[in-house]
Amino acid sequence: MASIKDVAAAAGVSVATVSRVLNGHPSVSADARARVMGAVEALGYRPNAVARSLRTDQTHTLGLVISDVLNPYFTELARSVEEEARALGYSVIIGNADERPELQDHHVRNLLDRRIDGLLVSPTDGGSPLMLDAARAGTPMVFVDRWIPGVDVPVVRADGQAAVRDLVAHLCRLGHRRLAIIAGPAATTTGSERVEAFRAALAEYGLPLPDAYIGQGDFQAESGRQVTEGFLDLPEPPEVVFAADNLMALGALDAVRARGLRVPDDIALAAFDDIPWFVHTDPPVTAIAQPTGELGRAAVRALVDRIEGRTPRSVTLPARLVVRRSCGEALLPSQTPAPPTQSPSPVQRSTS
Amino acid sequence: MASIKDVAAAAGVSVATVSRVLNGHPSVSADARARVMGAVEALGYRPNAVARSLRTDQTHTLGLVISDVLNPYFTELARSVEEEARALGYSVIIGNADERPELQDHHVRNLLDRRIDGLLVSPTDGGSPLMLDAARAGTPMVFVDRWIPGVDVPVVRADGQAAVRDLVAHLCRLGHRRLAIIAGPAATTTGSERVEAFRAALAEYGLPLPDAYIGQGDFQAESGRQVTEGFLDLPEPPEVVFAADNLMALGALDAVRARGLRVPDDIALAAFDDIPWFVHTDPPVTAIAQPTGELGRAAVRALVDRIEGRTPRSVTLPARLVVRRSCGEALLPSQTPAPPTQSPSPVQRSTS
DNA sequence: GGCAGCGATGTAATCGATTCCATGAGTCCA
DNA sequence: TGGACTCATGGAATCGATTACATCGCTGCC
Repeated sequence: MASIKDVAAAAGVSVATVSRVLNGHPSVSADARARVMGAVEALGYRPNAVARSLRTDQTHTLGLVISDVLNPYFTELARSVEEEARALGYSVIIGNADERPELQDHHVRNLLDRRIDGLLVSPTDGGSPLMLDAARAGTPMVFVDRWIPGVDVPVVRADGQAAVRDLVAHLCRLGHRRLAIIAGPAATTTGSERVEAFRAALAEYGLPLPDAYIGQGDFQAESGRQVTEGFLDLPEPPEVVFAADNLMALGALDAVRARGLRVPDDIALAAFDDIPWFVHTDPPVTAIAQPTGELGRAAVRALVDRIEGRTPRSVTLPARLVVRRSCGEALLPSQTPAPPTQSPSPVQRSTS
Repeated sequence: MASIKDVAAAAGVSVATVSRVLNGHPSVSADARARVMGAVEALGYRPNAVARSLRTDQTHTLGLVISDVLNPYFTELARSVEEEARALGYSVIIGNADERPELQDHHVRNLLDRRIDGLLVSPTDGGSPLMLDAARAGTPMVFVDRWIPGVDVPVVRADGQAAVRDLVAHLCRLGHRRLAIIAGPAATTTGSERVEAFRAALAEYGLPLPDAYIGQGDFQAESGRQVTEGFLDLPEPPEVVFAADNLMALGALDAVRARGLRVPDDIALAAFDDIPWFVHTDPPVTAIAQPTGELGRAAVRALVDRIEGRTPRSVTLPARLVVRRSCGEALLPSQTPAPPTQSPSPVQRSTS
């Protein structure tokens, strides 16, 4: 592959001049510029990004570590991240943690070794020392979707509290009283927050959330299946199962179907994270939709702000309830009931 | 960030010795080794992959350019690719082409600039000059899923011919006679091959494939919707729609539902590419399943063989029909009818 | 005892860029 | 005419590793 030296030789100038032409430095004669461009063209020269990065100490690359690529939510997030990054002149390297902390660390280490300019993470657990060290050492970092409390890193996420309250209102209106949840790992913020939001909303309606109705999942389909089977084996099974992500909802659907039961007649189902397939499942699934694309874009903007010396802002956007048929009689979205104590919260933006 | 010089200074040795310790070179004294390891630990030193790559001219990185991250098929492919690559000591950078040739070229150029060791591509079109040049220039390359004819690059893909024949047999047995297909872009091999396989299978059953029953899609959901609407507007609409990928099937489902029609009673539906959600759609969708994980792993092995100086082999694996309810009465998979002229083809492996 | 051979180590070149500094040519004005 | 200044350019240092080569001290054998 042709290097800058070959170009310099072909153009009859020094490598310094070639570099100046390539980087748009002003003081280069029109003649030299033309000869260099000609040589570049003739040789099909492309600058070696590795060498450039070594010298400038910048890679123009962002690392994105997500919890699970097979989850359409994260896939959509990754897509919007790449899109916004590209618009800002960065490329993105994705690491898939598969919800496994050691795999997450593997990718973080790999990305750090490659000297990426900044790191976007949706942490799989409550705090790998590696990540905390990196944050403390000054690696530009932004948490997206999930975060680790007590670390001074901007967070870009959706607030599902209002939407969960809307969901519970919807369920109550349909006459359901025994509501269960398939939770995510307690070590993740989304894992614990969604349970808390659910519990708080139930309390507003005077409903309990017994321990037996809190199933421990891991955000993967298989755990949704197992937890749901446990629910169905209970002497008094719940009337509704709320899955804290879309894959566990898929698992729940599997479990219900395997018993020959039907949704929503025998048991109702709702999920956190709306995805295109939920429109076409049997029945269409009522879900809480996050503004995924906007989340990804905001996270990139925050990270690039941090990298380029501006002050990054934490961003919280609201999620919203999308009512379909999986909890009972269909309601038009506009008929979504308002929660009893507060009106739906407006878009929230907070600065950290 | 600490560099090798800092480690050398802290350990009281030269950088050469540090490098030898780090690379497991045999002739280093136990004492020096211990002092270096101590310094590495104390400083939290990690070798700079950028500098290392510049010197050794290897990045231990594979580029993967896929057509669409939002398509679960490619997502699964990407996951298996990363997994196998990791097992072989490589990492993977994914570029998402979104079915747009210019975006594909952007990613190929970016990956080449980063001096990745090899490229795995599922081409969005029939031949970007950039990619052809790279192949000719000797960049290790392997095509996966889709390929470009006439280029000397190994291909790892699934052969759907037998499965398409099985599908047509299944449809005939159910009494369907007017079969239509939503094709992918003709510039892609999977786009044209699937139509040809379908046409050939229909011919075996003495059925025509009129032009009006060939809809031109682009592998995205929206095109599936539009093509299906066109089919439904026909004076004599087809009895079956076969979508050449899962996203166009989703769009077809949308179109059918929007008209208030039902699958399979009003119109039957089948798709190429099986995905977990097809089990839970209304109705469950009959699909042709590719051995996606195995495809990804085989592609990585071929590419790494090429990179490491061994001779890579092209691989073709069979796809298989998975019968569900979207075409009519449910059949058990074991009842899948055999095609009239040939028995189902065995696993095929060919060497290029 | 002397020399070959080997193990451990350091010096310095190298990869392909960017960029500081020096130099030389040309312009302008006193 | 000469000094100050600008502009275009090249030489060389630099980033952080790897590695060829040189060196030095030992051991062992003839």
